[in-house]
Amino acid sequence: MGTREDLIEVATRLLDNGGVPAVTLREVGRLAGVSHNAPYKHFADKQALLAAVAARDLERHSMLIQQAVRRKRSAKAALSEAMGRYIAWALEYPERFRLVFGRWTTESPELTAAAETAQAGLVGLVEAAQASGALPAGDPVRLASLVRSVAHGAADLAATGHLSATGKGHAGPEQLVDDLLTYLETAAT
Amino acid sequence: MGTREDLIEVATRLLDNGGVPAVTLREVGRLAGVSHNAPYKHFADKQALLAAVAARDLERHSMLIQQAVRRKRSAKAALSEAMGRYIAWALEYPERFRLVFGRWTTESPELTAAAETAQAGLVGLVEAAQASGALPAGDPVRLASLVRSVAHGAADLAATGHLSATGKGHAGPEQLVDDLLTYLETAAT
DNA sequence: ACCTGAACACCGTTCAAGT
DNA sequence: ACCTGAACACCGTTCAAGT
Repeated sequence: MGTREDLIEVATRLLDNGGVPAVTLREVGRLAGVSHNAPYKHFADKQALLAAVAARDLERHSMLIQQAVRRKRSAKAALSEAMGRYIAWALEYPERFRLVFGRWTTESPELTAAAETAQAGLVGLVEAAQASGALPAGDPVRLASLVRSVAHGAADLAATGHLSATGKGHAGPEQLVDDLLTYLETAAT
Repeated sequence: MGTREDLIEVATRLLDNGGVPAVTLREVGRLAGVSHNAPYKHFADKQALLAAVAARDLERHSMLIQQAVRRKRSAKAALSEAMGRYIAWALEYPERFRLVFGRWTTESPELTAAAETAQAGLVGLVEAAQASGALPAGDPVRLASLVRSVAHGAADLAATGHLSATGKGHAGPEQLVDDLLTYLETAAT
């Protein structure tokens, strides 16, 4: 129905194959059944369309993570599950992941808002885990940044093939996050 | 002298401002004082030129890290210094960093080789730190992946402005790495 | 071996015009 | 309000030709 939604959907599909260079406004218009510059009636420029794609994907995955977290009983399991979903996102849709956490020259309010909401949710999980004794005391924001950095770094390195070099020491991103959580739990006691 | 070296140098300069989209072969040729398609005599295509830029930067920073590490006395200080340089690289030249650790469709042997050398050096630092009691026992490759994931994730998030820059809980990438090393040290005893 | 100029197919963006 | 077609300046890549 909405041409605007169609454009975002088509752009996301093109992004998944081929990456950002494959998202040409002409191809987006063509696949959406409009002229090659109809997108300019809905988005200021290509960057704005990509920002809409990124914001939409970030919101969607934040919701998926929140839903999965609610099903968990322990705070530690919830935190592990949240990071696991974060990593799965990066591995399944690496181009979207790289886009969302890429370098934005033009600021997108909806993208910033979605990122802040996701960050706040993670801090809440960390606070709950601290209260249950699964994480050491200390500034929860700082601890949340540490946990997310491991998840983000491991996911990014894995998605770009810079982590999974073969050999006996090979550990997947989820394992590395769980390693961290285990070390933190021993440090908490 | 060498046109090939000039092309790499010019491309790096263009990359630092404007990112990958600003690296056009026509502008590279123009700034290097050759025709707009002379680069094709030295590189198969644009991707190959970018791979040469990335490999060169990775080798250079690996050397810088190794030099800095040799000046340190304790294994823990060396490891912290290495990760600090890694982070400084990401923050000072974010476009090069994103390029080096980006998604490569075409494989570049020299880039792969440089990455493996850097990884091996990090594992060596981790083993030394384990021997000195600063890090817990266990597979050094896996532990190195954990340390590098924090450094990589924190650096990438900071370079892209996604690491909660404001607020009391604000912690820089270096702090997060040191937080991890401290937790690991307590877990080692 | 290295470089040039013309050419082709493409792309982002703008503009005047249409309903 | 939304869309179209033509147009402009650009870009990656190829090719025939030059030294």
